[in-house]
Amino acid sequence: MHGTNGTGGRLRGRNGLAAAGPINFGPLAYWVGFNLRMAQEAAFQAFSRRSQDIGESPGRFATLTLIARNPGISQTELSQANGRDKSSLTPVVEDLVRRGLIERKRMDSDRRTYRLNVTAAGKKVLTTMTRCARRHERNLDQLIGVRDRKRFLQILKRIAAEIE
Amino acid sequence: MHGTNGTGGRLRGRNGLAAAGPINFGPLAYWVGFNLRMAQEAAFQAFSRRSQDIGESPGRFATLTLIARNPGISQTELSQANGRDKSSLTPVVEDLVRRGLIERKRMDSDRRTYRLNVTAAGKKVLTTMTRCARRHERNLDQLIGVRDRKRFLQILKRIAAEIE
DNA sequence: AGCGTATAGTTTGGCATCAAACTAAATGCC
DNA sequence: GGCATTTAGTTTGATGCCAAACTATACGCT
Repeated sequence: MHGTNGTGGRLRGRNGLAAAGPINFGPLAYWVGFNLRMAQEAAFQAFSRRSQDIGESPGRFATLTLIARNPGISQTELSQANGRDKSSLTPVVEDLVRRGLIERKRMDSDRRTYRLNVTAAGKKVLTTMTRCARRHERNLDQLIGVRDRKRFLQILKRIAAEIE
Repeated sequence: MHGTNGTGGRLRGRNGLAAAGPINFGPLAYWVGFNLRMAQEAAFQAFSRRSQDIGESPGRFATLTLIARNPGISQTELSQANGRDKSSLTPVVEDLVRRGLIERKRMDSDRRTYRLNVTAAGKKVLTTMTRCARRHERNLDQLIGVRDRKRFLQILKRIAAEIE
């Protein structure tokens, strides 16, 4: 029963005040979904702070990397690779084009789709962003430990790919 | 170099079309932050679908559990335990009160803070929700494997708690 | 008691996201 | 060629979240 205390789960002073003591997480403590969310958001917050230092939005990072690694990628392919809806991508692409970090050309063979490419300026920004991300990753690595890192990543990928 | 092909990272047909082939994730493939996000969102989506079946919002779940396990908890304590800003909690609490799942009373000793408690109706809903969450967890467990589950959870908790 | 500071919760404004409706172009079928 | 269907991207509307400003209460210091 996770060590209850006869008051329904929480220490109380004699006037019925909830004690400031530790929270009882109940089943949340050992459920993966909850802890996955907490870890992801903590990591994201940490990365956000770092991103601010270089004046970039964390969301731009994966997007720019994927375009750089897959020259000529379309917006739909990109949104899928990035795990976001294609409609979310519209303003992001607009912003990146406006700032001259990527270029977008209509395809000749199919005039509905665009092909995205990183410009020279974009590559420069990406280098800075990558350095920043590497620092973040080193930080995470320390928490995980080299020993478990590979297995940990494998499990994450498995969840992302295979959950019903 | 992750097996590039001399065209900047991506296979192309003879007319410069980006091939429909697999995406090159570059460094994202082995970075924890990216995979953590992808896994979390996949898991959340899966849980969302399940939640719909029982007609509940996934966000209500942790909230209700925490109130049930910590009777008399304040909104600020709750928002911290749940990893959300206290302002996000206002509409959630309103909704839960409106639907009669929790009750909220001003504290006598400090008339700024509320004390939250789950009602009988709320406990009933929570039971249903918990069953639903358990099915979700069983699913995740299968992907992770009993062998690694404990270690995996530990790492998630460590990231949530200790990332600068 | 009185005043400045801290705290609990709400309000407001902005952002990222998704889903569904929409537009334009391509494809398939007759 | 013509019409229905599919596909790429955009627009629109709703949601959930955060951060900052705000209100009301409490606390601490003198």
